[in-house]
Amino acid sequence: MTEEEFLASYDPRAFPPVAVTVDVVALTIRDAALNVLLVQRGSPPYEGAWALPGGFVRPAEDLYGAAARELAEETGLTTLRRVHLEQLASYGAPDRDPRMRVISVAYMALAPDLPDPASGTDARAAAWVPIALLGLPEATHEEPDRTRPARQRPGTTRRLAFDHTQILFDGLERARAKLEYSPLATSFVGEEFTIAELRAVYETVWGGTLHAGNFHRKVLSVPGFVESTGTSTERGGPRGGPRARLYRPGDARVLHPPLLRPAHEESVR
Amino acid sequence: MTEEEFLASYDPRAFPPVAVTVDVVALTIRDAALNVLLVQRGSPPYEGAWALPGGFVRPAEDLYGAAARELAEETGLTTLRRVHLEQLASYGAPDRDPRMRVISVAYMALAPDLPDPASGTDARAAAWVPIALLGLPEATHEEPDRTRPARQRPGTTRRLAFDHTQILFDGLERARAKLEYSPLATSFVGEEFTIAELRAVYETVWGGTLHAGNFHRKVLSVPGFVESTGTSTERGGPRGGPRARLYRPGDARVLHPPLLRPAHEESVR
DNA sequence: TAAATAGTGTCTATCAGACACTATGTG
DNA sequence: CACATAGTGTCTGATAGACACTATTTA
Repeated sequence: MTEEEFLASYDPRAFPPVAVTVDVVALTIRDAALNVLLVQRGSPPYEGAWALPGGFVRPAEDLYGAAARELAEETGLTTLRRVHLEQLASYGAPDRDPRMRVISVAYMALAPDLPDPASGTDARAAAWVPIALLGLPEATHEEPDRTRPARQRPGTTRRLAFDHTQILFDGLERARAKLEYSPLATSFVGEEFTIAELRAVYETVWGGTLHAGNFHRKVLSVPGFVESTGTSTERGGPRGGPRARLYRPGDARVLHPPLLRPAHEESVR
Repeated sequence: MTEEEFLASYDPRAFPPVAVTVDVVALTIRDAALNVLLVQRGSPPYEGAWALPGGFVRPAEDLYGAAARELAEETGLTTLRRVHLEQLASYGAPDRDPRMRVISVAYMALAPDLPDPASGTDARAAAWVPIALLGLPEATHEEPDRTRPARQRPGTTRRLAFDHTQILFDGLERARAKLEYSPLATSFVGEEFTIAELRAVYETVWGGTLHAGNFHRKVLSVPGFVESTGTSTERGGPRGGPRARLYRPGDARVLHPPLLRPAHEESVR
């Protein structure tokens, strides 16, 4: 029997059962800190442990729809307008779930400051958690190495259920990278925003501070990044300063030229 | 019954069966053209149609391993050394496979010029196919929009089985983008290569021509991109010219600064 | 010899980042 | 008033790209 004959005769229904889930790395900025939406598991395995919100993909539901549904359920939002949701990666180590074979398709969500999640009437809790509390490895300025299975990668702690620490890490790195060449920073702020608010997003997600004057000029010089509303804030800053002009997201989907993260020469190799 | 109680009681084993497959977008350069590995289907659905190589993920096999196995089976290679293989994205529209619910985890492989695939003894054919023959949409200089299901995106033809045209398109765009900021171009050439060979990779994948002198200086100025072997080619070019120095891949995993594609201002929005 | 190519030198327009400064607001 | 911030001007070092040129090899 050749390999091909074997495959042709392979009946997927005869497989041991496989389940497909979606897990969502939902990020928002609260109190000048990057937060991730976590839920506390109410049943084994990992009972009591915190995990990313997620669940099984239902029949006749596509992957994006499943992620959007899970996110809406946990945040209590009925509409996900102004929430950016994109596929991140899939995770399928054979033993990542002790119950059975589970392949998880992870999504990343970026949202403006949302209310506390409605933890509902059942035992599970849900909360926005500052990522600094999770003790993740530092930002690498590199994309995740997706050539090898996740569990063989170094530097990962395991504080969340399943392999969710790894998924969260990958989501954070994706968010940090996408701020460079996409206008996604506007997903973290309101419908109208000042350049200083946008700068605060970059500083929070990347860590560190950016030069206010240069950032201002740079943002306005990228075609289609932001678009003036013609209005200004009602008041100046809480500690003084002129009133700032307000902007809306522009129509660019890619930033040219990009806003590159400050020097990271040493982290390159 | 609340949503949460419903979920908690949900037994995944009671689901309609779900299958998980891997599909591989394997790219190589042959005769100065970008080629993709395709197989001709020998059984319904889409019998006789061309498709990406792929198959079901087996028990106790991780996703990367499944992709590597499928690639090795189709190329007839026992070792995948010098082949770059990374996860691309997952595709799960409910009706993407008429037989049953199938979620596919796609991988992208980049390889130096490989021999013709061993199409084996059975009915299926396998071949390297120049992508220019497939009539795909033009390069967009944008990353694929992963926020929405694939089939809602415009500009996709449907020449391959299932949604494989979309997967191929996404793989091509990933490859084009990664040449900018990663040293993956070296995956397309031999263990030792000249700068001109590397330039040919960029020109083939991106389309168009690059300035030879500036490209040469730029490549050598990126730390860790290439590393001199100290040797040169045995002969000059077929139509004259001095012998070229030979290089190996360096130890950089990210290119700083990146090699950006020539001006694409108009395609930004 | 003629032609092609590897590799280097040089000039210029552009840009990122540092620094400075003014205007406008708060307490 | 003291101080903070929005927004702009300006300078400098680095760089991408255009162009030119030399050296080397093949037919």
